[in-house]
This record gives sequence, C-alpha cells and structure tokens, in this order.
Amino acid sequence: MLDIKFIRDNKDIVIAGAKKKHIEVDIEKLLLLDDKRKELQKMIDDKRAEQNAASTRIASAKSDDERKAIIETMGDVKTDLKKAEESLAKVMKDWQGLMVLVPNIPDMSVPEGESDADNKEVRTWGAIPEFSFEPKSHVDLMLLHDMADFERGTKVAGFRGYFLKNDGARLVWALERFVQDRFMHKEGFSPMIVPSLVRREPFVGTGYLPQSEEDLYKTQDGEYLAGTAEVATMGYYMDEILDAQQLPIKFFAFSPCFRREAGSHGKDTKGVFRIHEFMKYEQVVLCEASHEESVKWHEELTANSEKLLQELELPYHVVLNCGGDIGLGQVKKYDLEAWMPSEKKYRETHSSSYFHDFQSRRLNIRYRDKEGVLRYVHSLNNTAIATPRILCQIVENNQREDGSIAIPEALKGYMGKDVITKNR
RNA sequence: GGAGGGUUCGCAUAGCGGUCUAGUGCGCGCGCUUGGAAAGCGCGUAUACCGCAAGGUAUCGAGGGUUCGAAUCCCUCACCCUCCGCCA
Repeated sequence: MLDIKFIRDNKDIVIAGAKKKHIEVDIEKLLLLDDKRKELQKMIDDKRAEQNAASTRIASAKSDDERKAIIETMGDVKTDLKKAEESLAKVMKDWQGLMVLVPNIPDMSVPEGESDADNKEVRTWGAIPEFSFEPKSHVDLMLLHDMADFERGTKVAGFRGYFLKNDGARLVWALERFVQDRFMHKEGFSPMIVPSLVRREPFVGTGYLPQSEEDLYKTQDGEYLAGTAEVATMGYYMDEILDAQQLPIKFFAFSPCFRREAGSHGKDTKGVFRIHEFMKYEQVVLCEASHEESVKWHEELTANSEKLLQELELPYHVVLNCGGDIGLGQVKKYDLEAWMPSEKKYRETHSSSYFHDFQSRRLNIRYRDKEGVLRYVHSLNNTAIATPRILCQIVENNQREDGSIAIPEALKGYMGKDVITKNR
C-alpha cells in the first residue's frame, strides 16, 4: 500500500510505476474518489461536532421541556448524518478496493520489460557443465534411482503429486540440514517454524491478496494455505510497534508451501520443478525505513543465497527482474537461477526482493525511531532453499554417463555417501 | 463438539446510557526538594484524519444495531481463559 498523500502528490510517478510493471490501475479514479472521501468526511465531522454539542446541552438541560426541544431539533442532523455516512461507506469500499491494487514503484534500476524473457543478467557464477553424452532430465534420473514416484504421487495426491523415496528423500533432508546448519548460528537470524494455514489479513498485508486469489488454496473455514513462509513471518509483527533498537529483525523461517499454479497448467508438468506442495526456508528482514538500509540488506540476502549455491557447486546466474516480472509490492527483485542441463538454460531457485514500506503499511508494522517518530518498517525476503525443486539442478548437474549422481562436497556428510548409484 | 467467563490509554485495574475531552496505581519523561540518592510533591505521558491555525472528528477486540446521545444495552464475528468431550 502506498500512502494516499504520496499518491496525490506524485500522481505521475505512481502512474509511470504501474505502467512499468504492466499493471492496470485507475489512479485518476482513485483521486476523484479521494476528493469525495475528504469532502464527505469533513461533512460528517462537522455534523458530529454539532451532535456532540447538542448532546452536552441535553445532558445539562434544566427541564424536561428544554431537553425535548433540543432533541427535536436533532432529528434533521441525524438524518443528514446517516445519509452522509452511507455515502462515505460506499466511497470507502471503492477507495479501498482501488488502494490495494496500486502497485509499489519499481526502482530506477529495474529494466523495462514484459516477462521473464526481458530480465537482465547481472552476473554468472560457475562453469556450465559439458557432457560427453546426452544429459538425462531430473525426472529420468530420479526414476532411475527410485528417488521419486510420480505415478503413485498422482494416484494419491492428484496432478503434480509426488512421493520422494530413498536417496530422493535423503537428499531433501540432507539439503535441509545443510541449510539449517548454515543459518542456525548465522548472526542475527532467528530460526522460526511458521504456520502455512494463515488467515486472510497477512495475505492482503503481504500483497498476495486480493489479486492472486486463484493461486491460493482456501479452507472451508476461510483460511488460506501459504505459498511461502513470508506470509506468516511478515504477519508475526502485524499491528505492532517495535523499538528502533530491535531493528534489523532477521528471520530464517520454515514452512511447507502450497501453490495452485492456476496460471501455469501446461508448464513444467513433469517432475518436481513445479509442484503444488513443497518446503521452503525463507530469509525475512525487517529494517529501518531507509532506502539505503533496504538496499544493503537486499544485497546481503542475495549474497547469502549465492553462497549456498556456490557451496552446492551449482552454476547459476543472477538476473534483475524487469518491470513486468516483479510483484505488486516489490521495488526490486533478483532471481537466482541455477543451470538445468536437460533444458540447457538457467531455472529459478531463489527470489530476492525488497518492498520499502509497502507491506508494513498494509500490515501496520511500525517502529519508534530515535526521535520518537513512528515509522513503517521496511521489509525484504529471499529464499534460503526450496525443496525439492533444487533437486532438479543438483541431480542433473552431477550426473555421469552411467547414470550415477555425484554428491556435492557440502552434502556428502549429510548424505552419508559420495555418489548415488543404481544399486543403491 | 458442549458449557461458562473475558478482551478498556506501555502494564494492572475502575467504569453498569449523558460531567468519560476514559478515573486510579505502576512505569516513563520533566521539574521542585536534597550534599547525593530514595521517598515526597508538581506537571506531563496515545494514534489517525481534516485544518495555515484555533480547533474539530474518530478509536475502549472487529463489524452492525437501538438511542437525541453507547466503553456502558442488543446482534454477529475474532481471539483469550476455565471446565467437559474427543485426539496426534
């Protein structure tokens, strides 16, 4: 959410920002509604002042006759007030409906573009592996070693269902323990296991609702299943006022994640790249309300994840997402994409973004700064690791001609083996 | 799932239709007092919106209703507590 005053004062910037993100929102209509809102609010405030004054006179009236006389004069005020309040309620409904659709303004450095095809490569790390044979897909490799069962996954869980078995399960748990160990004692990060089943408010607060309703699973009691631990983690301090000394607050948050993938029916239908149910460890930061702080932590969160990919020996690149490929609330986003040999391209493993105070306004998370002024915190998040997706890159990049899979040095201890072979 | 009790200014409490622009205690801030401290005394101690300002309006878990007027009465919802039932 942007500040309505900011929108009023910077109409052109807001409109240009929305255009850059390829998001349609009628700012002119919002401003007209806001004029109406202010006008009605003023009218209501005046009427109420009149009513309050009369109320005092009624209370201190000397006689019943005097009291009755004043009450009679209040009839019209009450009628007018009721009418104005009803009008305001209608205006506010539209006003709020539009306000939550106004996107945050993308950073100057965000490239123009419509889709992920327009994202700009920022840097690359690691050599793309050369194979003397045709590399197998992660699906074939996992089936070869009985690391996953997709047929039974579908039988039991439906489309995109999966079972992870044997070294498939071991690899996921190895990755989890590897990442846990990297963050368990990392300076300032509080490990936290957070809810996946979350009420509507934190989804609106983080910017996933109202526009992405169709991407979320909803329960018969009205809660939604979160597609990322970010939602519950950001909800943690909802409606609270923090001390400046507490900041920055850094979480290493885990939750199971659920996504309907409603808009991507035909995409990545095989394997564990795009699935309805997965696990994710997420870095979430709340920091002081300064652009410099946001940028500093954004780079740090990105660096943390790059370090993990480097330790896992996965060749990757960092892309700067273009306007059309960043979310409503994001100011700037980097995706980390690791090489996928079967597809001969980089595929996303991490997503690192910052929001300024867009989320904290919606969630009402403030802090008292050194001068005692209340400010909205800035928020950021980035994947630490998402499983089992990253298995795709791990098994494909480390495959050998005989189908065996070398275990990256960093995971050997956790796997208890150096290589996954056919006769496991 | 059933029964009951609760949600008030940072914390604890008062409040039972109009002097509630929410009292009191604690805490916090400033001052007085003191050689210094404690105690004591005095003053202050929310947020949002509108307004140049004076000031006005709103907020007593949330929403709706009754009323000239609601922290106070009624309804719905959320959450917390106690007990019963069920259960990983």
